[in-house]
Amino acid sequence: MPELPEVERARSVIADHALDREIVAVDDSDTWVCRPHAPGEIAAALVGRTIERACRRGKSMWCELSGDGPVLGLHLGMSGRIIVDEFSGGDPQPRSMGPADSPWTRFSVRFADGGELALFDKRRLGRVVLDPNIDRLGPDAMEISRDEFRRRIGRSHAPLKARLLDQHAIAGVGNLLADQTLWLARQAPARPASDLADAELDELRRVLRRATRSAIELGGVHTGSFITHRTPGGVCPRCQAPLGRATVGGRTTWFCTAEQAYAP
DNA sequence: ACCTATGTTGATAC
DNA sequence: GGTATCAACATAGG
Repeated sequence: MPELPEVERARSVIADHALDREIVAVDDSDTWVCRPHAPGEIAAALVGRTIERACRRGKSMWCELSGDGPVLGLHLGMSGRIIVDEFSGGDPQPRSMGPADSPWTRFSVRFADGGELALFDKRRLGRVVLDPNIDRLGPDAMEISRDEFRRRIGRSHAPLKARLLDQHAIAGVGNLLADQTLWLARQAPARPASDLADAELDELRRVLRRATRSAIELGGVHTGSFITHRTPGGVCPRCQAPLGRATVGGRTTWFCTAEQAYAP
């Protein structure tokens, strides 16, 4: 669910609404979402401080806090969303209950003014952790340079889509954004990444940035022009050829059988 | 009822 | 080392 665009919107919700508010209480009692921390550990690091900055790389977020101490890492997993007071960002599912009284609130921070920041996450695949290790992530998909894109994507024999999904290679691309991007670029998902010429890699990067920016503006990866056609019986919105479905990089993959054909 | 599917990540095995 | 597979979680739908 949340890919780079949704996470960016969640980050901006924090940056726009949660900064410089004193933290007076923290519920970190979900030991699965907050692993490996014991209950109270995250609370002890946060109470009395304020969030000074909200940052993001790929699908990982972190909040820099006032004073000396750890940063607060947040990851939305597959179904998480961030709620600050009445504002929210992340997974696009509607919220039926307020964060405090919902059984799906997995972590929450109470501010001195009575407001609240919460992680709402039905599947509990999100994470809250102090000092998250983001060094293993590749460059952010919106920040990666042309040369680095050529190197990190184009030097693997793995299927092109698997390479785009590898967060160590490039951070932020999920299953839907990958399908949207490969369709826009008319590239076959299963084609070995190393088969692409530099000019094709450059074009792929350009298309990826455009698709990502569009998804941020429109509200999420589900707004991609190709995504609504990813369904049995769907046809390519450009050429009307039937869509194909396959598993690439372990993920369900849809593609135009005419424009994204690939025969090994 | 039971089985499958799901937008992520990580640990593990080859 | 790179790549593929499965498990972790919980819900929705056929």
